[in-house]
Amino acid sequence: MARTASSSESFSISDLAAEFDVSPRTIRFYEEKGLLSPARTKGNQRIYNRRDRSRLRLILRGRRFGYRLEEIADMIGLDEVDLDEAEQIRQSLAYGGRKLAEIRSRIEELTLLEKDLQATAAKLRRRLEALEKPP
Amino acid sequence: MARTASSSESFSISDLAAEFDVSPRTIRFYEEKGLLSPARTKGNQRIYNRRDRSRLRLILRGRRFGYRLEEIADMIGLDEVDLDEAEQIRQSLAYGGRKLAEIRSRIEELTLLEKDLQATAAKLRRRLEALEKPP
DNA sequence: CTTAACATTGACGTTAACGTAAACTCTTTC
DNA sequence: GAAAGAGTTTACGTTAACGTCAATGTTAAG
Repeated sequence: MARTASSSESFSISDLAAEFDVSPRTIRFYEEKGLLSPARTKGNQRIYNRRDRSRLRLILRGRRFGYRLEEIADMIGLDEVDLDEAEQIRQSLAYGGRKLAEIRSRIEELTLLEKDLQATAAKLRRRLEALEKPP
Repeated sequence: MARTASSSESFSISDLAAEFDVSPRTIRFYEEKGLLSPARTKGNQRIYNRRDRSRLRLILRGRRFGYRLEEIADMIGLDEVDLDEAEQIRQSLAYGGRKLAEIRSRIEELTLLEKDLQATAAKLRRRLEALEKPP
């Protein structure tokens, strides 16, 4: 509803808050932690572009899987700013590679969790049948 | 190392702590929250059987995906103890069904996260190449 | 039976990730 | 241009999920 002009290019904090169903405070908090750094208007208000927006999406996605913000920061390749750029990129690549492996193993584990729950459900259904048949 | 007799049947708290790489405190904490309820020895020490053990595994699995303990409790169908058993089972089944859907969508999301990271990695690699070729 | 290693309860401490409130400034709308 | 509605910073509060003693009891090994 805000920032009507160029609305496909830039977003206010409450635009993003509404879109991703988080509070503005949450978004500011991510900035405090160095995960976002949006531009500012003359009046010092935050304006987010599409890159900021997809970074936020990535952060929230990571969070949903129990990653801590610090890990997410590493994943998207922040800090290590004191290295030369090539070395910094190599570090990020290495980190990303490890995280990719981790994510794949998480997918496997989720599949196991799914099976656990299915087994539990099956047991419950059998128990329920047993309860309903006799009476 | 402990509980040498019948070691394939029962486990001490530190057995499980070692096996799953968590602290005994963590396991006791889960019990405080009603997620576990192991038997006790005459001397009041906890003894866990295989069911307790796999429940712990389920708890830890859920935790790894950012589920809160309370949600996990719901998933494995605790509380609602004041309902008759059939209704309790139906509730658990309903809850489990919702969780299953959620888990499947999480698997999809993880796949998206995986792609995000792969795209990031690809970008970084291109950047690295550009840095290494010219000089 | 004694000692070392392990366990128990209770209580207080810690950390991450925000929530909330206050005091103020922009921006938008009428 | 004046009020209403967003946004800003600062600072303190909150909650989940444990960590960390401390004081005391239990079990296994020699």
